[in-house]
Amino acid sequence: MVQVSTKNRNTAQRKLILEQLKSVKTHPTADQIYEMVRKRMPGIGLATIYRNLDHLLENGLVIKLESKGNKARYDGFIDPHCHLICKDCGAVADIDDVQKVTIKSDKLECCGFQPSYEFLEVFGLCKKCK
Amino acid sequence: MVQVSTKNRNTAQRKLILEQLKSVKTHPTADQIYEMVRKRMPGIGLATIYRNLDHLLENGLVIKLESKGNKARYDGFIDPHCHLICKDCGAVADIDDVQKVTIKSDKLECCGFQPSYEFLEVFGLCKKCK
DNA sequence: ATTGGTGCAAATGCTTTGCATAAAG
DNA sequence: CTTTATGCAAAGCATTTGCACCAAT
Repeated sequence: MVQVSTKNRNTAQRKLILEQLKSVKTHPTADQIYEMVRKRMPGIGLATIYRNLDHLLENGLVIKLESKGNKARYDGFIDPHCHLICKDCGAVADIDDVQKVTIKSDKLECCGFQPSYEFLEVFGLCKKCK
Repeated sequence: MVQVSTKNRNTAQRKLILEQLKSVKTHPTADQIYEMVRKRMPGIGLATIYRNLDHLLENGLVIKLESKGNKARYDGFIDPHCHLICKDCGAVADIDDVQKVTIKSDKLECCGFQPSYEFLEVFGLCKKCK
């Protein structure tokens, strides 16, 4: 259930941030988004990037990946999908067939835990680093 | 393959930190470990906790959980196991039957990604928060 | 007119580092 | 003795916040 805030002003900054994030297939960090956006709106502040990413996150318009103690990464592609994150090089790959993803484990069922498959992050080694 | 450093001095601090971490079944943060250890060695510094946790991590004696942008948590139970982390309350549960855990997905195979099942972290909702 | 948003700079909070001293080998 | 480890304080770094001004509705 996506809760959309009523206090929502469509500022040029917010529109541009979302637009830029949606225009790339990578998973940029806040400061990478800052650099992207700065090219089109030089006066923008980094705090505005953070505040808007938070806002977009709350409204379900972006996904936030907070993995392994590094900088958070953002994803403008919000159809449920999983991420494969390489422990070595940090590369992030998408798995789009979420509905076909399952985790099998006895303990998982017996302790009544409900996994969020939609946003599963699997760490491991990518083809290059294997 | 666990690489054990040759430059390894068995200081009282290091022994105590590992001992305390192994004595609990929780997944304490660095400052929680600091508080635990301080009771037995009041003069110890927080930096020593961090340096030793890093050292122990490199030597494969502890596991580090760096989840969802919060403080890192440490685990003295190093037999391969997975973690179920509640998105709402932050509770961490262990799954011990790692060898029986599998993730099924077409994309996973076709892109040649090798998941690290041993340290898989699954986010979702625990029984209470469901 | 309101009130939410912006830019800036300062503050925060976790973690790391530099340095002089202490202790392990 | 040599080299790693410690404790302290200071620095780093990503992110958040306070505040005065600006702009969307």
